[in-house]
Amino acid sequence: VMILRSRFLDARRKRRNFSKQATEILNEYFYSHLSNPYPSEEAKEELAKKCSITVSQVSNWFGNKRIRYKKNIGKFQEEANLYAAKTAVTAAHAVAAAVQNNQTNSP
Amino acid sequence: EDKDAACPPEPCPNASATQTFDWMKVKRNPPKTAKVSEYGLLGQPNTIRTNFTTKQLTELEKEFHFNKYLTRARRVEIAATLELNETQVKIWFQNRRMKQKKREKEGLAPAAASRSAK
DNA sequence: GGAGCCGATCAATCATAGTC
DNA sequence: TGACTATGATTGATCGGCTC
Repeated sequence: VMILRSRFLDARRKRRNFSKQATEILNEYFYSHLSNPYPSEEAKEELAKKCSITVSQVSNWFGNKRIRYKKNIGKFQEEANLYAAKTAVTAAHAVAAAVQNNQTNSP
Repeated sequence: EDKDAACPPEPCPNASATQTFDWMKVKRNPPKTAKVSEYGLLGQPNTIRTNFTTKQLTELEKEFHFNKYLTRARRVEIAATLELNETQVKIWFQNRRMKQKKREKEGLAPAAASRSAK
């Protein structure tokens, strides 16, 4: 069991969670693009700026989010609905939202 | 439109509001780091991620600082010395180059911000 | 007709921060 | 306080695209 735990000097120590608003922004993007949550390089840069984090961190966040989401979709259902209600982006969803809006306002 | 409020029977996979998109179904093929070199007895493709030892990483790192790119000959040599596949050595160098690039990119951008301070 | 490279990504794991 | 979970980072290896 000479498995050298050389990892004890990893740089991944001392990590800090992103701010609440940063996570909010990332989640909004993720769930409003749930059909294809793969932001372009430009989109990542924009998100990075908004969140005050690096582009790599944005990439890490999406990478982790995608994997963990599909690993256990059920666990994220609540979160998904929360953000889905908060934002609608795709044309299809925009239309659907408009329809719902009309329904509530037409006798 | 999207309201399938009723579907009691059937374990319909289409849950509620969110559906299952293609990216959620993506599955990677297991690593082909097969060690079938010797005997085809077990022939188990070793479907697990290799853990490089400190010694191996140290040597690879040393070589990388000497040369960012490997020649075929050097690769064979290193692979033999470290008991790794040529592919593993090749991949390690590719990943190492990308890592280097990432570091340079992130190591300069933040510096620019503090430059205007003085 | 491939082989190696690049860029992005996956997937497993690590190590820590946050929660109870 | 010590588990237990959530989360950011690392990394060997894959996928698709490109060059030669």
